[in-house]
Amino acid sequence: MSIPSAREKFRKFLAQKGLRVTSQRLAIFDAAFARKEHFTAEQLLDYARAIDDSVSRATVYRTLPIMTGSALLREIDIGSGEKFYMPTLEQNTQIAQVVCMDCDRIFEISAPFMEWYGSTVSSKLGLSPVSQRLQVSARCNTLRDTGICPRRDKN
Amino acid sequence: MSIPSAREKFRKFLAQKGLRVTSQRLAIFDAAFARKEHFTAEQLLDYARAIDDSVSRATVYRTLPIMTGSALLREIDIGSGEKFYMPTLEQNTQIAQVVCMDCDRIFEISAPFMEWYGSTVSSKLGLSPVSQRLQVSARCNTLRDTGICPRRDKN
DNA sequence: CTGCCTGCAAACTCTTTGCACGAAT
DNA sequence: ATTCGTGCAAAGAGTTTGCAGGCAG
Repeated sequence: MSIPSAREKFRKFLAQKGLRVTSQRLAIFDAAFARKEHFTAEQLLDYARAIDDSVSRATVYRTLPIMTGSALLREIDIGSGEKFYMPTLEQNTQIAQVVCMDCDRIFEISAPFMEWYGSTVSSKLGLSPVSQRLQVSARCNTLRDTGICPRRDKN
Repeated sequence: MSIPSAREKFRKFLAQKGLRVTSQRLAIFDAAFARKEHFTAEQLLDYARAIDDSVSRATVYRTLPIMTGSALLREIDIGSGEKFYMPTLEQNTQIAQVVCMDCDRIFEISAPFMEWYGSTVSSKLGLSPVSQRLQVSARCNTLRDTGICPRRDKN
């Protein structure tokens, strides 16, 4: 399992930062890393409470920036009011999102040219790129043709 | 001036859609098209009230989707809580944003390859692209080197 | 023990909505 | 005369924060 070792990693990470290792933080971390799809803060609260029901909404919101700030979690804003999160499983920072407007699913695609692009346009403006995000909104062909989205409710 | 003719265009646009031409809608439109930089809904309310002080926040929020839905205005979400708007001055839909994290300014850059990219990755997933957004977050070199951002407070 | 971390609930920000009045067609 | 559009204020959604008590170090 990857969870126990990742948990140890998180424990060390907290100690290293001078942050306390609490049962709530561990539960939130475990909950996040057990997920294979994107999730919201509210969903993370549910998942974490299933592990440790003392976890509160406030602690989830206070723990999320700790995890995103150190790249344990990636934050994805598709402009829908709420933010999505996902465990960082690879080191590739050049990832684009394709958001299906029909099934609301977020697909992640490697986009290696983004880094080059960011540097190119930023330097023209006298700026240094920090991060790039590329998002494609799209509609499902199968749903359009058959009325059924093959991915709907799969998760 | 481009405002009077654009205003006529908006008047016709409303009539065409079966929407009523009200003083508030015209004030909001004029306010938006007098701007050269990006603005928020709240700023637009201020600008519109300077023209017609009967304009309310609710009407601004109800008018914005009318204008964005017909590409009179572009909506830009840089993931900062509030959305930004900008009059559509050109027909190019392939525009990327470079957001300066120091001066909070949004620069717009043509990104013609985005369309190709959207089609390529979408088709692999059985999806049809609807729109793309590419955003680069960057920091100001001059600010870093001299402590002064050359663009700060210019607007 | 010290003070960081917690849950709770209230506050906050941005946006949307129900309602009765008012104005465009 | 019809409706559609409006202002107001309240409601909503998502997130943040002040506080008093609790637990990690």
